[in-house]
Amino acid sequence: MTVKKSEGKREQILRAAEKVFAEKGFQDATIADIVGRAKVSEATLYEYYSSKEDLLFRIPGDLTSEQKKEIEFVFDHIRGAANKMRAFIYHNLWFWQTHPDYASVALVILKQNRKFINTESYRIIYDTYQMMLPVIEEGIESGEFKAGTNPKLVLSMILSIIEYITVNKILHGTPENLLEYVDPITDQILGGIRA
Amino acid sequence: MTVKKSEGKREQILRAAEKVFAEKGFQDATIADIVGRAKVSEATLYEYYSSKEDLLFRIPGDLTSEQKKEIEFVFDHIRGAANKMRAFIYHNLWFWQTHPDYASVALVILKQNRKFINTESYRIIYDTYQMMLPVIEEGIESGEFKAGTNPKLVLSMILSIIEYITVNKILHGTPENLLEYVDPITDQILGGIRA
Amino acid sequence: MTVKKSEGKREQILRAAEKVFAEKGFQDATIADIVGRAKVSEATLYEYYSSKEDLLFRIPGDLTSEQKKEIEFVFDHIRGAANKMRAFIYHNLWFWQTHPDYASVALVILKQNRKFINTESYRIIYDTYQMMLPVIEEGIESGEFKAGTNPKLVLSMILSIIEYITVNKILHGTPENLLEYVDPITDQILGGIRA
Amino acid sequence: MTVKKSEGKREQILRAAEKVFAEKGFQDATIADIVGRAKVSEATLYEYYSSKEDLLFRIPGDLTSEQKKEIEFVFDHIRGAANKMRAFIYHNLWFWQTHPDYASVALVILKQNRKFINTESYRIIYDTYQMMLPVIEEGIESGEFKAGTNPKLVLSMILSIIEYITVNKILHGTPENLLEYVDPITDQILGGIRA
DNA sequence: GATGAATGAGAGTTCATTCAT
DNA sequence: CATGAATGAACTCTCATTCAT
Repeated sequence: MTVKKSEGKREQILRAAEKVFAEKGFQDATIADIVGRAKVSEATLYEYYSSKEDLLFRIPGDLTSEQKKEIEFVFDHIRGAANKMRAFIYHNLWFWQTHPDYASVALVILKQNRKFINTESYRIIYDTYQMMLPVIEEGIESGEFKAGTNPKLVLSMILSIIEYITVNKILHGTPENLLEYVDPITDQILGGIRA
Repeated sequence: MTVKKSEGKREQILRAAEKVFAEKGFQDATIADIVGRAKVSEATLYEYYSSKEDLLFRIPGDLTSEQKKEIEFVFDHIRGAANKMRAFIYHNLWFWQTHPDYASVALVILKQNRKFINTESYRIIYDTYQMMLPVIEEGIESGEFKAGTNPKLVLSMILSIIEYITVNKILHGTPENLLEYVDPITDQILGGIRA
Repeated sequence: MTVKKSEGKREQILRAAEKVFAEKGFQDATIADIVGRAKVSEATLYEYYSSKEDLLFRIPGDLTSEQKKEIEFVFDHIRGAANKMRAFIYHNLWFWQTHPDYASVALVILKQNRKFINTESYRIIYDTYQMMLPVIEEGIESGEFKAGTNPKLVLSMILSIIEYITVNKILHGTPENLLEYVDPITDQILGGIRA
Repeated sequence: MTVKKSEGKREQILRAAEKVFAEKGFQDATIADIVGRAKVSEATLYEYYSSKEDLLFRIPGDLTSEQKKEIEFVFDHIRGAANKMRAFIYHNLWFWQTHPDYASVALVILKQNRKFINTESYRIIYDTYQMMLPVIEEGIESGEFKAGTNPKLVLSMILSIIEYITVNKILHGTPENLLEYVDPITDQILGGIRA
């Protein structure tokens, strides 16, 4: 597997873009800002990325599949739907908390970009989230969760509250530790569905 | 009741802006787009609004205080914390569903505008949402809800799932009826807190 | 002699324009500024004056011929070229000092307007200044001034220093009394030409 | 000696701006006029200068300190206050005559720009002019000039007449040779102060 | 005579992108 | 492989002027 050009420089540009997009938003971030932070020339940036939007869409990169693998790993090693749900919530909050720039880009910028929905990255993220659905279904089958539970709605509620508190932290700059929410959220969700 | 200039034209411009902002986002929307839709000249737009951002911030306008009054009215005429919560969820989903352009502007554009947070409109919206807190607290006191319930978290979960499904509908253009979610959401939330 | 429209309003607009032009310069002054100060509508302004430039050129108005008459009167009642010169310098400094807005307009704005040179007002001002020339010539003939004195240069020096200190006062906002310069200037000029 | 970007182009733009400002004045000159004359694009102009006003303020550039050095050189090599004064007048008239566009910009546009007063260029010009003061004072002390001579007034008269005839030539486009005024002006000034 | 309302025409400025070296 | 330099295309906003009433 050969790679052209310097992968170091490619990564350097991507990390600079992530930072700048996170700080200023997509439109207010300029190519000049990004190359300034990446210490390369504007022309060089265009050697690696075909456009500003291309750069944006490549930010999720390998993180998405890594996250998918991690969730898969966790689900493989934990028993019980409720436990898996708690782990899922934990993992997501931990992930956003430890990747604040990426969180800004993913949850604020990419979230509302209609073109992003057609990218591979989006599909992987989507698939990752969908992995919760069979977990909930199995919980229902096993009797751990109430019959009548709507798995999609429960997943939506989990994802929405995770996003909500993450974005709130980003936008308002509060210093709170998101992991403190793991148990309250999990318990509240479970409270509504536990058999 | 005297009005300066043509209130009709003022409103016409505002509705055009709402539509265009909803379709393209704030940055991608141009003044040319807005005046094209409003059938006025660019200069005329600036007779009524001092800048593109001014136009954006005036979109919530009276809707916010109307919404607040409606929620107050509802809370005054309904007994029981759980019933009030269901009505709150209903009212909000109904409101976003019947004002889809405003929903786009409010939930996608204004949501992440740091300057908007300092406007009167934001304060009213914030106050409206906060009206749920005493309802939950009273529910706890009356024994209708479990002791140990965290009112703020419950409110966050309500607001987050409402936003989540509204924004999803907007961004993915799905034709679903948001009101179908009123009972599932309410029941799921209540399930976690009902005594 | 009939006049159309209200002469009061015409004058009101002109005085407002003089003030605004003096404060902001021609380009930075807006019609909105002027009608705001004059308490009339923009359309009304255009009933009286055909354009912003027309308004500017009409500011000198009757002041120029009044000034001419006053200089003529002074020259008729004073004997001696040196005395007339001192009176001329006095009168000009006094005039600019007592008409600071007009001074700004005339010496800063109109001075450098190539079109103004072709107006009647400019001709009257020019004629007024030229009235000093025969005075100097008579001074030479009568032996009061040195033979070989260049009347035009002397007049230029008089006018230039008057303008110079007037404009300096205007631009730098110094509170000095221009009349204190009458004797020093006159004596310095005379020193170079007195026989 | 390294230079960023093409100094040739930077100078080319500056000379075009000088010409256009001289011909039309600051406000009537457009960026389009300037780039048209400089044969570069508007965007290129903004690569070199941050704004139209920046461009204006950079026109004096090195000329001001060169002029100062030249006056210093002249004062160092000429003996006698009267001789120095004549040289000062000569040098200034020669300078404006040989730099007519700069004269327009400096004496008509920059002269009345309040912000320009706070620039380094203004300070240098001011200092250059102030160099005449000690010359006059020394003339008084040595007995070459009359006791009681007011150095500041004399300098004002020198500067004012130089400006006056220079600006008159610029605005009226007369073809006269300004150097013909050196002796008449010097003699007239000296006439009023020579002991 | 007076004006509220509307606008055409243009201004200065920005920035993602490209090309010659 | 890297980049300095250049720009086309757009943007928001301004304002003198006009017209219908």
